[in-house]
Amino acid sequence: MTIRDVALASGVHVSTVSRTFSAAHMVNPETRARVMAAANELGYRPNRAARALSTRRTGNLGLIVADIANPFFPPLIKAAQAQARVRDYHVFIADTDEQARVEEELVRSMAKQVDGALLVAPRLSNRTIAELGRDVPFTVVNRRVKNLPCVLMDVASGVRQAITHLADLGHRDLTVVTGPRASWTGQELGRAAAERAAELGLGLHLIGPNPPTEDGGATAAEEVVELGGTAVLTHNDLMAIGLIRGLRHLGRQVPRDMSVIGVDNTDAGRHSDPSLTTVDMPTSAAGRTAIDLLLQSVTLGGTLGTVSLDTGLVARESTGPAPG
Amino acid sequence: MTIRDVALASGVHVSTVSRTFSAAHMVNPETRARVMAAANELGYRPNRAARALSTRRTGNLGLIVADIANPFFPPLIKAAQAQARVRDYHVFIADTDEQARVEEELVRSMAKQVDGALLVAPRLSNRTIAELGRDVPFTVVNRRVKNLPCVLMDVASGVRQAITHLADLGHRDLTVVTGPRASWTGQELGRAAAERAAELGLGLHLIGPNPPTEDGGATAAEEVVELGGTAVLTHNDLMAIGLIRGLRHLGRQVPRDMSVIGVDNTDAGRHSDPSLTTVDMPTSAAGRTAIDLLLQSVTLGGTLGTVSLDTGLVARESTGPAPG
DNA sequence: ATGAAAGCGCTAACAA
DNA sequence: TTGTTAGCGCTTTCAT
Repeated sequence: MTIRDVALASGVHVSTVSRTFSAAHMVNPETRARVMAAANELGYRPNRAARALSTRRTGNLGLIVADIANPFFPPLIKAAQAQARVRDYHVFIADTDEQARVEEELVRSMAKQVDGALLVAPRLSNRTIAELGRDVPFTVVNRRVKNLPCVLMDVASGVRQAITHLADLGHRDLTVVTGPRASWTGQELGRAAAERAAELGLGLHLIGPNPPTEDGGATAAEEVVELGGTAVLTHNDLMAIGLIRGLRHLGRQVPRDMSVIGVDNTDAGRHSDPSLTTVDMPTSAAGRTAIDLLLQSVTLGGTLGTVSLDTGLVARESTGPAPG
Repeated sequence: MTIRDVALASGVHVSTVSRTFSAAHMVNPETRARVMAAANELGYRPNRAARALSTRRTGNLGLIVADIANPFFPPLIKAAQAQARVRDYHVFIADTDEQARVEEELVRSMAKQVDGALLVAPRLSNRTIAELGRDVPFTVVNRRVKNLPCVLMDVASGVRQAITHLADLGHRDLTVVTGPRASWTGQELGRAAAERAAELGLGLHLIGPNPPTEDGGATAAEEVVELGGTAVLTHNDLMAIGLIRGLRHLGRQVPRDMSVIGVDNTDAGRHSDPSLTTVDMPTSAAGRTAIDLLLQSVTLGGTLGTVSLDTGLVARESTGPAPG
């Protein structure tokens, strides 16, 4: 079924058919009706690839993410996809397996096929991102890149609340278990924690980088104990859960001997035992907003600056009064 | 950067450039080297949309799923995406929000843009799927559709183990909390449970359909208690977790007063309190296999029958001896 | 082994 | 408002 078939069936020229689908207002209502009737009859649908060839707009977006199976991302992906659908865009989703090289290759191989791409928590350097950004409009989530629209989850606000929460509970000596070095969120987290700890006159140690996995958290348990603090903030919930497990193996109970706070507010943290005190990230909002920003920059051609979304603290069972 | 630029730069005709990229063996090694050099120099990449127009093969696949944020799906999506990448395919991912209509519309709107699509746990009727399958090669995951390649997770094997496990613990009266009516897995689950219960001479009640969510499980708690059984099998982990919460509100402890088994073996179940006994689904393998099947049917044009993957039981804390 | 030319399905000036 | 025509970037006969 092509535009020609519809043209034939409705007794008009192909360009008229084309117009009824891409600029309906430019065609006589009666003709339009006839064309639509024929199109429906034949089950015609415009071929987006062909359209892309002449318009240079594909109607597709790319969404590149470090790890689809990391429970932090699915709500974001879902929201982004839904928002894109509202605007009649299709979205390619690709998983980089946390590898910068894969990420770059993915962007390159998608570049020609999309009108823009969302880079979620990228592992690439800002320099590379800026460079690739000359080929494809980007929007970046969870990283600040100059001259690119960014959606930031302001982890700092939540982290400050977390540190305050710990101080209120009497903790004076904290440990931060960081994630991958390339993670912007991770850096922000470390920075905000250090700053707030200093303000409150608390001691603070950093451990890392570590893989952002449950095992990564478990492995850090030993060092956490050695450092002697009474409370820990980890890069994400998964690591917090792993850490709690690791601590248990070393004979430490949470929150009795040690308080633990995660980041992400995932299901796993909500259901774990003890349930996890965690920094809540506005992932769905971020996905939606990022698509909006991306489409604005695609259609309007400009860069729309940075949107920062607040984070909060969800206090549950994994934090308690400092021991002793 | 188009094929013309490369042709110009390397002093050959466009068709020769085309051949070096799509049928390298048809071009003189020396010429090929010259062309490749020029292409690399210019950073040329074939435009897949243009290629699609003449070859009628897009190099894209669709992956349609009921709910990206349902923790059951991300590992499957990840595996599918990775496998597609290995074969140099890009993947559109779309979320139907559990709605059959959305699913159909999504398939239709993608049809022209993909070489094939994966329907994961579809909510559409077999008839509609078969009908749509005439436009696009499909592979279906978690549903058996005649004449279409299917990847089934044989939930029956795991469910039989689950029922046996409960019987071994002394339970004689079971309840099954089902999910959405359109779910193939759900029907299989009900069937297998009933069959195995009959074999073992156990009583069995069905409750449903219910939304496959935590709240769906919580809501079912009251009816579960009324029915008077001592063990429950739910459609998925999320519902099991919700059910346990609901039971707790009604003053029932798990597993002391009631044993609960979920399905999916998700993170949430692993970390919940009590940790969940659950039927483990081979989701990653299913994703990988489904892509393989799909690509075979795309490239070879045939239907490759059905692959069934075994499921197992993971016994944890939410099941225990029957009370009394 | 390479070049020439037609065409994939659609859009976008330009004419009428 | 509608028809005409020339491509978009690539592949694929058919010649050479």
